[in-house]
Amino acid sequence: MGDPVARLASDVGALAGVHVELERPADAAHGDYATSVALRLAGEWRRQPREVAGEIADGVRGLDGVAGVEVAGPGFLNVTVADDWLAVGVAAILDAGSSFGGGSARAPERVQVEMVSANPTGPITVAAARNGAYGDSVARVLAFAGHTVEREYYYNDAGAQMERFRESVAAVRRGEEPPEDGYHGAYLAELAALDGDPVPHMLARIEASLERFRIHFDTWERQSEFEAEVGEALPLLDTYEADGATWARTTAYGDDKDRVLVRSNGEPTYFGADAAYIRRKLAGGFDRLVYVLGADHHGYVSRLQALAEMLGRPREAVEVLIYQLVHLTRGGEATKMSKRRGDVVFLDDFLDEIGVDAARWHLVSRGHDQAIEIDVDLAAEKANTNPVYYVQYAHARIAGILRHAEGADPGTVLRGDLADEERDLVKRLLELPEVAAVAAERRAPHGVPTYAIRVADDFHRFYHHHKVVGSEQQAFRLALCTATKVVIARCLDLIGVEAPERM
RNA sequence: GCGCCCGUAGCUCAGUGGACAGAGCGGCGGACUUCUAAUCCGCGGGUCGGAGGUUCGAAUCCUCCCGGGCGCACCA
Repeated sequence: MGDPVARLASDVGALAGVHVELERPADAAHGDYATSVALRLAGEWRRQPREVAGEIADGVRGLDGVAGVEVAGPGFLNVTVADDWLAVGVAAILDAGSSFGGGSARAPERVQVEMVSANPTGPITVAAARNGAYGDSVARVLAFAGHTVEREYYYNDAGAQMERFRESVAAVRRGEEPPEDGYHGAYLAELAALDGDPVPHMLARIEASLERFRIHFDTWERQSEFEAEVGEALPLLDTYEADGATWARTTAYGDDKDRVLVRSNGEPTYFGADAAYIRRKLAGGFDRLVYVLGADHHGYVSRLQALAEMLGRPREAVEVLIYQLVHLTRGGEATKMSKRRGDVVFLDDFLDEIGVDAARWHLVSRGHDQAIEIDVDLAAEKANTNPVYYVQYAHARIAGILRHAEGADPGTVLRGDLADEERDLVKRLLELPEVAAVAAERRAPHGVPTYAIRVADDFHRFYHHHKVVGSEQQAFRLALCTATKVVIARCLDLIGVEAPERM
């Protein structure tokens, strides 16, 4: 088993007879790991918590690698592990290498993550970039947990908005101003200079921006293709005719009103295309369809899940991840964004300003339920104090140490006691499996950068206090550095940030 | 009116039942004959929006209230 902490927890759990989770106490006086299992068990067993804790403690004392056990406070069980146990933990990280902390999924699924999916009427904006930064990190975290993940971009290539877009480009080509309700902005002139339908050109540009942002899509799907399949999907759904239109009875599946699939003029609605789209995705063998949508789309959740149910799947087969919106300010003043007016901040400009690493870190390091505010004027300035550099610097420092060691062998046999800074760092590294598992289960990748800061913090402190190359503990410290490098590189990869060898 | 999300340090935010609530930034003061000072150490700073409730224990769960964001189309 590649997770020493999980193994210890399960050993303690076997003694207690229930599932046990170990946490790391904030106060060093409370040992290396602690559990409140006795407090929870006391009521069930109808006995005093401390008595229950004492009984479990007797068993824990005999476990391999446990150096001490204490019953504290109302009935906490505080466990101190031996230095050797920690050394074995470092060995476990080195053995697992880049797979350390992965594979937490109990039942691996085939998952499709559909994200960004902005209509190709203009370049990718910073607002859409949050969708991508979040969605791509969710995809990475799911893949690391053991799921098979595909990323898809679904775009509208027909309909009123797209016609307005095409007309705007056509107007510029004729040397006229785009229509009042059309699209404006410098990028229109660039598209007008190219031949043919501007939509494929716009898409190519969008793809290039997203690749630069380190998001790669496996598939690109067009809405018009599914509009043609609505007729095939209708018989599979719960529908009825009213006012000349075809409706889906979504209220029978948890929605607050029924939805039109085919308009009275015979044209399918956007929702109608969605139905055909979901049908094909589910038929294509996906166990789970993840949609990454902004908070302004939260009303869609129940209707999309209603479609899943009509198609004979559990509603959880369609999982909609809602993230709160990005608010842009300029010198403290809110700026309303509208692609049509051309009053937006494009991802490429943002990346020119602060770089891909700082941008990804900034957009994914807050909880997705939290609205983000970005002051465009301060963004570049703030980029210098972005914690991403703190974490990357730790990685580069380790690379420097390893270069300096010139290939000396690492080892996990100890020559003396571990220092506090070494113990703290090892325990921190051993948290990765839990951090990665939680990020995947909750679809909450922001826990990863938070954890990465802690790792860098513990490493920088260790570095400051202890010499690696030439020390008594050189072999172990080289192993510890290598393990730390593996963990930091993994964290950064999970959020699409590079791990530099030098800075 | 109905629905979803959010109110934690001066600012930006972690913390989805456990031991005195944390980090980064900003402020003040220290540390480079050294494997990278993009670092480290110290100081200051909080009625966890408010009121009830559940619990041995609540920032965390429930109810109500206040404040903010978003949404309620035969638009996409």
